[in-house]
Amino acid sequence: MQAYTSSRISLSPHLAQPALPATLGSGPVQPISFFPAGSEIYAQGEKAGAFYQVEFGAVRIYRLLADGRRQISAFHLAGETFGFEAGATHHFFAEAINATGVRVFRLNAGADMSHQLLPLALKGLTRAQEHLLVLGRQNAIERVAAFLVDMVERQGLRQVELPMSRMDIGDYLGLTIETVSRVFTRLKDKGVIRLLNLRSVEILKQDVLQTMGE
Amino acid sequence: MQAYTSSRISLSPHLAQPALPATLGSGPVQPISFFPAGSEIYAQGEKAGAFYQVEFGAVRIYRLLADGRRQISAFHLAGETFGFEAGATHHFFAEAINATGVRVFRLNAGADMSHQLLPLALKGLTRAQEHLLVLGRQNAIERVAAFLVDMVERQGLRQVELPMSRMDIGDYLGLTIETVSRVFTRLKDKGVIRLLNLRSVEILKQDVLQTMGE
DNA sequence: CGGGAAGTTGATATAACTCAAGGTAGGTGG
DNA sequence: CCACCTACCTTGAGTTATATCAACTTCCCG
Repeated sequence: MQAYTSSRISLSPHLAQPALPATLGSGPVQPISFFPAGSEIYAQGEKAGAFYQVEFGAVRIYRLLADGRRQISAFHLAGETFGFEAGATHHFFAEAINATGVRVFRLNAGADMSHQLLPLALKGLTRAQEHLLVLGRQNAIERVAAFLVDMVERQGLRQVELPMSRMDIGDYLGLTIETVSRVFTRLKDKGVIRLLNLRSVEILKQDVLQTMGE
Repeated sequence: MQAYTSSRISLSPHLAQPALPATLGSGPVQPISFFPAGSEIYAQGEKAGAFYQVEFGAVRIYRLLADGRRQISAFHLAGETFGFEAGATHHFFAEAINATGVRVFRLNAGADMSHQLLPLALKGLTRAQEHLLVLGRQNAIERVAAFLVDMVERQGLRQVELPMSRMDIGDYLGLTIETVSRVFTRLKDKGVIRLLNLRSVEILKQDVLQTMGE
């Protein structure tokens, strides 16, 4: 994990997400570690023992099969936390999708942070289980719809920024990039979304999307 | 949640799984609630506020889509715990697969159980994320192999008891019952497994299964 | 022993994948 | 500042794994 650590990088002024609960922010303020696009934050098998809060940018959490197939289990945007795991080692990889700043909170052996971490773990658990429904039982258009609705809800705007590539979206939804691309085109032709550019989608009919995604 | 509560039902003598950490077993012993096959333990939307330990039998946790499609996110066997959730209401259904006994631990507002619950939540999170890889990126035979390997590891025996139907297995793996059935046949023909009866599988080549399942 | 649910097997349909070619856009260096 | 270059994305044609529909079989359980 090679990070460019700096406590002097200025905070992104357009942090959309709420800050951590006050209890986590107390004490000395954590410095921000900077990760360039595509760089690794931690790897499967590495020693765990910290958790992370995204200050700006975006992070993907994933696993690999022996032959290179990849499943992204989660994306984390500004304001969100990740990295706490069962046991002493990481079961997943975490990578910066693009230039990303992260606050690292080390779990020192003494302090008991379970009270703060439990709600975060439970929220992650619910998220993962809801994602299971999408991957197990929904078709391509429903998967993309569910993904877009999720992004709208997390960003709180009708114009959604997608920090990740089509490949990332495919690996998150269990689809190929071609299928993701075709579904975007179909949604565009139906007038449900508008593609401002490759990484920016305007949601025109959120109700339709919502219905598709469940 | 209509349970036949009884503190007098004798514990199943063949509990394969380890008991809860001592800290959870301290204090007055919880009575066992009995649920007949197919009965509901809790429903989506119900008030949460307890967690559950399986004493005997098996439980399925699932969600439904509007049109009835079902995704089982987890099975819980004797010794395992479930039911803790983010927020005040359940996001999932829990049902007894067959005659099942459960200890219910109510979370009284005063006591802070986060220390005990965090490891359980994290384990569940890891499990769910690993299941995401199976549903997102593995084919039918790999999914069934992963499922069987998981059952072998949880039961600790080469002869695996499957308390659930083919339908349950399908809804857990994101497959139809026909596909599950065909894969069982293929594995049988390859000499990887032997079907003692519908609910009992002998694992003949665990290494082969293991390799398939990842 | 009979009946019904659960499971298996077969034939066909289809959604998504694969392979391939072309297009677009963003970034770099001349 | 423009043109090129390369990544990324889109679109098309053909293939394939799994779903669907249907018939048959087996296993329990009463």
